[in-house]
This record gives sequence, C-alpha cells and structure tokens, in this order.
Amino acid sequence: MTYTIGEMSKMFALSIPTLRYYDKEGLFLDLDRDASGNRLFDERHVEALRVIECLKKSGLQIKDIKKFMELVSLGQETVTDRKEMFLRQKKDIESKILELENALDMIKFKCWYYETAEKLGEKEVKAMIPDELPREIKNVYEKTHI
Amino acid sequence: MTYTIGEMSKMFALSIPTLRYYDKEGLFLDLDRDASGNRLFDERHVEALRVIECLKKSGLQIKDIKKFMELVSLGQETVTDRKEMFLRQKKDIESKILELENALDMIKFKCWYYETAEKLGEKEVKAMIPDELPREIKNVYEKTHI
DNA sequence: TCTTGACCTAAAGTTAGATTTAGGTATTAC
DNA sequence: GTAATACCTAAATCTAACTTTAGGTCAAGA
Repeated sequence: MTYTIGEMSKMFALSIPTLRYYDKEGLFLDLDRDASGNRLFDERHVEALRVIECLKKSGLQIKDIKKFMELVSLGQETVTDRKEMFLRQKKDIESKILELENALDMIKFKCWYYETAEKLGEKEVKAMIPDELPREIKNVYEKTHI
Repeated sequence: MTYTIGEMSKMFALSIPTLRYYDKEGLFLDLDRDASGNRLFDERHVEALRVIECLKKSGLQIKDIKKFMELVSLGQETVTDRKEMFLRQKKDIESKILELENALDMIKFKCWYYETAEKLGEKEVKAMIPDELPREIKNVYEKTHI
C-alpha cells in the first residue's frame, strides 16, 4: 500500500511543500518514486512522520531529526544511540511539561486577578496582593512570584 | 527601587540586546531613563517580564504580547478584554500540555522499543508489535497509533 | 588623564522552518 | 484535443526572534 504526497498531506494536515521540504532535508528514508517521478510513501513513512511530529513537538530541530534518521539507516549497531536519544528526549519533554505547568499557574492567577478586577476594580485587587488572596490563589501566586 | 538593564538581564537570564529588543517592540510600559539615557526598570517591569516569559512559553508572539500591554495601558475599561485573553491563553496552554503528553507517550514507546531491541534485536521487537507488547507498552502504543 | 565598564543607537545579519513563485510533466475527463 | 488535476524542481522570499556590528556617551578608579 502506497500513498501520494497529497494523501500524506491530508493524513497529517501538513502542506505538500512542507512534506517536500522534509524530504529535501533528508527526513524520509527509502522514499521511492513512480515512473513519472512522483513520491511513493508507504507505512514506514507514515510511522516516520508520526515520530517526526512527536520529536518536533518535543523541541527537536529538523537537522537533529535527520541525524536520528541517519542512525536508523545504519541498522542494528546504532540501536543504543537511538535509545539514548529517546531517553534524552523523554527528559526534555518532561521538563517542558513542568515549565508549561508553571506558566499555567501564572495564567490562573491572572485569570483570577482580572475576574476580581471586573467586580471590584483593579485598584482593589492590587490591594489584596499578597496577603488577602483566597487560599487557592495565594498558592499559585506564591509559586510564580519568587 | 530601580534596576539597570544589566541587573534585569541577570535576573531573568535574558541577554541585554534581547531586553532592548523587547523595549523597542513596545513590551515595557512607562520605561523611564536616567539623566544619561539609561533605562530605569522597576517592580512593574519585573512583573511585566514574568508575564512576558510566561506568555511566550504559552506560545504567544511578541506582537500579541504588545497588544496586551497596550490594553494594560488603557486602564480599567480593558479589564474584560485582558481577562478574556488570559482565559484563551489558559485553554491554549492546557491543550499544549495535552499535546506534549501525547508526544511523551510515543517517546515512552520508543524508549521501550530500543531497550528491548538492545536485548533481542530490532527484528524481534518488530515482531512483537502490536499483539505481544507488554500491557503497559501496548497502552501507550495504542494511544499513539490511530 | 586615561582606561575600564556599563550603558546607548541604528542598522545589518542570522537562523529555522517554511512558503511562494515560476515553469514544467503526466494522467484522466470531457 | 484540450482542460483540469496532481504531481515535479529550483530558487527566491518570508517571518519571528534575536544577535551582531559599528560607533558613541558617561562616570568611576588608578
């Protein structure tokens, strides 16, 4: 079963030029062409693209994803390198999640701040900081302010 | 209490040119200068920078952060707009966290895959997919494959 | 006095990740 | 036979967010 670039584009909601660009950057291994030169993607490329999307989300650059693909193409002897790359990426993404959770705390504080400012006015909310905050809000406030 | 650009730079681990760039882009309200033209930051700018860092993490562009700062400068009448911006940002960051958690599932699968491939060889691991995976791994595999 | 360090500006350069443009081929539908 | 559709390439352009460069001011210390 093979897929055209248009089918891949729909499957992953990525533009056709983006897929060509990924190909040019060396992200697809063993990407064959049909008689007229059109790319023929298959299940391996579908899986590759799943991994690419996930590595991109976790903050890896395209050139580093390419390096990973090169390791894949070298076969069994690079299994340990690849494992180590994913272990690094795991740590990386875990710390990204923590960072976002901190940002979320600040945002929750600001949501409370503006909801209260709508009712009482900004001056009054400011006067509540930091001692007269509701317990819940005091918590997130302290997490985000030293 | 005021701070020089160098002090702010250390406080937030941002380069001095970056702080000047943020200033040029209009991210700092009421940023005064001393007699020789040096920027004089104060507590308001410290708090602004905390918010800027957090909005940047949550994916907002500098021009949108600027728009928010413009709302702040318009005072009480924009409180509702600002509240709505933070509510949107809250949703946004929550979905970013979910996305990262999905990516993490894929990465956990790949960590298992390569750990097992180290022991048994890649061919053997591939043969275990999808029916003979350990329960835990089958779980994350299924979450990331259709 | 002079030099060191911290600041300033405007403008050019950089990088990643695409997107756009311009021109061309191959297949199918009418 | 021609028009629409889906693909192709190479090269130029774009955007965001900085960073670098080049040249200058100002105050303190040796």
